[in-house]
Amino acid sequence: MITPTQLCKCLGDDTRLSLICLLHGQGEVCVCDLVDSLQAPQSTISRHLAQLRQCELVVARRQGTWMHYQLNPALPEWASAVIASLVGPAREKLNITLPNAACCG
Amino acid sequence: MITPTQLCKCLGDDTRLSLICLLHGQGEVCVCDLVDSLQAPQSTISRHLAQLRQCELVVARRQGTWMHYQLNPALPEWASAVIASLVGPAREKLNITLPNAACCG
DNA sequence: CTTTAATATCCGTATTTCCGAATATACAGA
DNA sequence: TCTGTATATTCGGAAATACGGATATTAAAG
Repeated sequence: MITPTQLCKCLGDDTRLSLICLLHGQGEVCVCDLVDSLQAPQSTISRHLAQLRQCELVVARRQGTWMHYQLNPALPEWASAVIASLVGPAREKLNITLPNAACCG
Repeated sequence: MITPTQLCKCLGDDTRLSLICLLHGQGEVCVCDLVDSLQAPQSTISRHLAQLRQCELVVARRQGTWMHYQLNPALPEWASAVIASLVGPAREKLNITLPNAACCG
């Protein structure tokens, strides 16, 4: 179970916070769309996604070669509350535009 | 003005999160009580307090040789909300016991 | 079984962060 | 002005983190 300090550490990085913003309220999103949205090297995105998985902030589902990520729906309440409070201002600050399912149906 | 990423970075450290927990809902607390509560070297506490001040998460007031810290009462709403969501579980996890004004009236 | 596409992991390097002893500063009282 | 107390800052080194190119893995398609 994630601790408050761990949660903050996870969210205390522009790339990871951006990923959380992209996933929040979105159901599943494909990795290619995340890479596309953030314009960062694929290995960077993948590494940060792995970290978010490790903390159980997100869960992944494989569909063929694609991976679909979403926020872990079983997050503790306090963690969901933290994320919910952050997403608005973070989207503004980090200039997050939601992906429109470019690569996979 | 603090950004979401900066806030999370600030809170993503056991010492700093503990300090925030000690201050939350407490009005002013003297540095000596904070050092006492956390049983860490004074320079460590002071350094982290400086960082929290720099991000404007806390404000300080000098009274003679003593410094009194409190949460910045003018935090943006989203930041207050994040902190409010964290304090409960953080207190539990970090075993924070509130100081009872040991050193200064 | 080979190729191709999507994603993950590895690895060396660069950067950041944390630590605590030592030192500096600010103030009150004698 | 000198002394002691409270707090802040400095500094060098250790540890953690981030980066991205190269490579590995997984799976679908031919």
